[in-house]
Amino acid sequence: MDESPLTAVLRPVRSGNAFEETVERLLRAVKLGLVVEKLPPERELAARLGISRVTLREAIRALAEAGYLEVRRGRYGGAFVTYAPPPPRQGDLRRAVADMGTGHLADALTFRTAVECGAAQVLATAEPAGEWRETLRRRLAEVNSAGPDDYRRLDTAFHLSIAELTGSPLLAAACADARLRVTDLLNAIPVLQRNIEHAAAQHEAIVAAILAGDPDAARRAVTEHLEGTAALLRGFLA
Amino acid sequence: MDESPLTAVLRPVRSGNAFEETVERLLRAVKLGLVVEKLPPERELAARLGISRVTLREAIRALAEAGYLEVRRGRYGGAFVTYAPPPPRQGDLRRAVADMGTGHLADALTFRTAVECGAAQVLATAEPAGEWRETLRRRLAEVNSAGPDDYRRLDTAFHLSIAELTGSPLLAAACADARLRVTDLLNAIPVLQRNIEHAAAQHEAIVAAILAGDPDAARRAVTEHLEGTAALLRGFLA
DNA sequence: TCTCATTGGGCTAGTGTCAGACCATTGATG
DNA sequence: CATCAATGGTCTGACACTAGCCCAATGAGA
Repeated sequence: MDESPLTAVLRPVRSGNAFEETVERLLRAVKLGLVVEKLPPERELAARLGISRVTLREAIRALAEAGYLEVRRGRYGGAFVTYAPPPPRQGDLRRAVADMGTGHLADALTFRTAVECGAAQVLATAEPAGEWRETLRRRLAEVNSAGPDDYRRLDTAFHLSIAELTGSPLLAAACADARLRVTDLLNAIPVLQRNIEHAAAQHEAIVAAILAGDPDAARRAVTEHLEGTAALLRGFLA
Repeated sequence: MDESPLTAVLRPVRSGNAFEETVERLLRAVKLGLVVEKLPPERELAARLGISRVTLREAIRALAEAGYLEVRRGRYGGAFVTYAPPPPRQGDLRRAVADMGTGHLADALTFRTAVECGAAQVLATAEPAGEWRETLRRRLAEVNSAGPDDYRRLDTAFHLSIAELTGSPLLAAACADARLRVTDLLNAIPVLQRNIEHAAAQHEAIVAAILAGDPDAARRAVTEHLEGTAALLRGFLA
């Protein structure tokens, strides 16, 4: 165990290759279902991602060749999503875990617990002003009324909304990052009706605690929920 | 308020210029007192930061010209820190806040609260195995026995230790990032003996809750502590 | 059927960054 | 005093990335 705070500061400055990083981002946005129909125009997307259009186009081309996107020219054209999450098969999870390495798995789960609990706690102590309470209720209703097909997508939206609604872009980015790191794992386990119902009750508890302004209860509810997911993962790995 | 989770995913891929980012990192490592005597050798440091030696050298040269470092050649040479935190003056804080913008200030404080609370909570539920309990106690003792000169440095080390000891590099990096974002602000307010004593009691409470394995108490203790800092900032701004 | 705003496709010149090799300097040590 | 390991200083060729520009295709609407 490294105990020096220096290592956390003198860590890599850049995530690496801009092209690969872009591919990763776009792929995960697609797999998360955050991009349903088509990507924003290249010029706008490049600006949002802080890269040049050339680099973005390379990434899009790679994803098109891999079958995730279909690019059409002309007005009303764009990069259309051609991807439906395949039904998870036996062995997918082990492969996903092997891809990321067990050390990183624990890291990602710990990180996710910390930032999502932090976000829920912050939101629970936020001023009730604004419309965030309505938004939160709406997202909860959406995920709770979702069928197995839409479930992952709306579940993601719900979780990320909690962070977004705190109004802190940094926190939202951290939660998005945490979620992205476990996406492949979640996609590799089947969505069972039983689990959906179980999760729905926990989502209710989270929202109730946040709306009641009880940060401790919110923290516990999120912890319990994420612990359930982690247990599910461990179960499929056992 | 932006409610779409997409914005958190389609955010900039790279923090920007590698050179500027490196300057920022090194400068903050110095200001935090994490680098006391001299920087690691260029070759090692470049590897750690994931950049080329050329880029690193440009950053070091910039900091040397700004008076933060003094570079000496030959064996036993290196980039030596020549910087003592100047006593804060009236107006420094306002300037620091103006530099970062008030929106970013709220963002940074929220982010810091979330991740540090998350880290404390995680550590409170961690297995008591290993030596992390001893390390935590040691860091607490160090910061509590610190004089005004060493206080900021050891306080930083204490806070970052909590995240480090969770064993999650991602979480440690997030906490380090959060701390870095408020460093300039903290350095701009004077260190009063009263505040040190007040903070010491809160540090004790945080450690006690963590060692007792009580995540709720740990969360509350960290919240209270950080809220105290935020209040101090607001006080100096009023 | 024609127009044209919007979008992807492609090019170029210039800059940032890298990897690796080699040189220059220093000072502890024999 | 001579050695030499460790460290900063410098150079070069290559590649990644960018900004900006113009072209090509498309299809909704006049």
